[in-house]
Amino acid sequence: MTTIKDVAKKAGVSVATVSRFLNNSGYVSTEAAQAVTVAVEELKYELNPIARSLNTKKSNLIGLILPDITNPFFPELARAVEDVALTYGYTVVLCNSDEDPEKEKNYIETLKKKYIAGFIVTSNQLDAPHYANANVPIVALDRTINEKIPTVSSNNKEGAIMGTNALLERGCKHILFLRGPEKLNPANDRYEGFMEAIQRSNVRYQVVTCPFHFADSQKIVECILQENPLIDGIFASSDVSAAGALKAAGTAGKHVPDELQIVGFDGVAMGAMLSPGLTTVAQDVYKMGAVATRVLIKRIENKKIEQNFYEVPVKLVIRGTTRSVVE
Amino acid sequence: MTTIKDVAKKAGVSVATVSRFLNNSGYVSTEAAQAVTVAVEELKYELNPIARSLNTKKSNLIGLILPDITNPFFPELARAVEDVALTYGYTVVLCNSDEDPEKEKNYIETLKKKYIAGFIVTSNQLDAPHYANANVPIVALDRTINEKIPTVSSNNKEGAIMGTNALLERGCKHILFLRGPEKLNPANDRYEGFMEAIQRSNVRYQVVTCPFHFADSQKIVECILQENPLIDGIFASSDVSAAGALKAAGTAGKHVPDELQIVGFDGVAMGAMLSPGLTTVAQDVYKMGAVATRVLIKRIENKKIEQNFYEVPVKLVIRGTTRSVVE
DNA sequence: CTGAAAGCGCTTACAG
DNA sequence: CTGAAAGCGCTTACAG
Repeated sequence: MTTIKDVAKKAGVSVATVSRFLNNSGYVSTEAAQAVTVAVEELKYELNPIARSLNTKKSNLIGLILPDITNPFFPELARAVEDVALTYGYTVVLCNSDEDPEKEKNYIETLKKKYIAGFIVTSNQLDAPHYANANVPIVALDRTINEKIPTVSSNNKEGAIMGTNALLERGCKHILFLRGPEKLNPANDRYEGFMEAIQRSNVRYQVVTCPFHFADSQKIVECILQENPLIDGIFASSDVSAAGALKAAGTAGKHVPDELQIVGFDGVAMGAMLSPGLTTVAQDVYKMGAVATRVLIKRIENKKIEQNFYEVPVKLVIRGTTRSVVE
Repeated sequence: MTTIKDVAKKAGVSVATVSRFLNNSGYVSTEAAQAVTVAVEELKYELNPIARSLNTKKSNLIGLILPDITNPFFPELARAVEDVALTYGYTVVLCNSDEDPEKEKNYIETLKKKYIAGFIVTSNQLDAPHYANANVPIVALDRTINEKIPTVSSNNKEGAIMGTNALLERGCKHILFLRGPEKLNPANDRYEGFMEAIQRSNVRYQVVTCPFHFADSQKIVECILQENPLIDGIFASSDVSAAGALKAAGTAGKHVPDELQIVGFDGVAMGAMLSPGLTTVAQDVYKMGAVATRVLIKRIENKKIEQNFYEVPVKLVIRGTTRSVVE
């Protein structure tokens, strides 16, 4: 392994000069710079990041803390984070927290020992004070930890209004809203949006809380459909729930979209694979991840960030679980 | 930050002794050990892994190189890797390669500079010699790099035989096999299995190569179904392709499973969400990841590993795209 | 069984 | 503009 010492010797300067040149810190004469450049080139020298970290107490590792990469929402997020991290020379450490504050804390602690540069955190159970005091740059997704920590999320409320209106415009007269877990911020925002839109109409509706879980959603919807044959529209707070609803419609013998229209939320790839294809309010998950990462890197590099709250717009994707708009 | 020096001072011994004790290397008297234990406890000392790495040229980072975490096959794999890595005190760095050998090399090089402990590699375009010479522990998934590098994969051929037989036993008389990309080892193994099973029967069949891509598969199957109305069974080499086939069956007006039966391969969660639920040859992806990680850690820790090839059994999951067995 | 010392490969005041 | 030197927090021969 060739070290900074080798470079210094070859260039005929001191290691301090080489270091200064490499880090673009302090003055280096043109000749010295030239000599170092040549030496680096010839020796194919590459700086040892570990040795650097030990001094600077910084690394180029970014921790991505999420509940479970297995949840279809997260892979794309992770992908975005990694893509932009790579662009800026950072590497990402994957941390599945299972929403367990202990696991989160553990990760934060172990990674801080490695001088992690910062964290992107997606979680709903997160131990807010712990993060607030972590003393390391953080960006939160979908949940505000405090005013000082930048947050990026979808405009969930807007999206829910769009989704509700989609059903309304298509003639639904009795809408079932599948509300997500009440401790999830985004789920609550979606609920708010639904309520706002539905109450502006004079359409009947009912709300049931339902986990973001396929089989559970299916069961719940099956029951409700049996009790309420009049339901002709379902707005699910997630695509997975919507998939459960669609399956339930099948077993209940309700034709989709003729007798029952369904709208999901998320925009996960699976939606297109269903039959009929799932109409959904699609989040731009990739963009969320990308924005979060850029903001984090700005914080890491002590650059000013314009705002502390970033909202990524959501988009209605019309597929086969809804009919055409009623004029 | 409390350092080993602080501990040494408090315990009244030298840093060398503390280090020896902490690493369980070399002799340490019972008294010294006792004193160090107390000091560590009182100071809440935690070893600095970066400083250690600089000396030992080792870290507890594991690199997970995969084509794209967004592909539904990989999140579960990543999850497994992270779970067992955590158990053994390792942390995982996520690397999306897009099957690009350059990106792979880059990751290997940058992570080696960080003294990465080892790699788990899933890729099909991988630059075999580069890996073979990487001079760092590696475990490969689904592809043999060379005899010295341990490999774990599903028993794809067996699985394909099972899948084919499932269709045969259920009375299919004309089977379409959706073969995967020819440069993918697992896809070829599945093809082999199909051929072996189908040729033992006297059933008609045809094979078409088809990417592991939903919309493409749908299109291809739509065409073929039109040309060959006699096809009454489809065995797809992946669940995504199977989903495409199922969709195609819908647009072609073929009832599944009455007129057309479909079997997929992979066992991805999405399969259960389709209507009807997808019958499939399920891989135990989590197990593959777990096995790979354990083997890697053994290699890292210079423990003997029993074998260089691990095959994880596959399992037939019967759902709604197939009928009951013909007696 | 133990400690002084060198070394891992860098960065950073400091003096010049 | 530059270099000698101390230091980041550990590990590891080596001598005792």
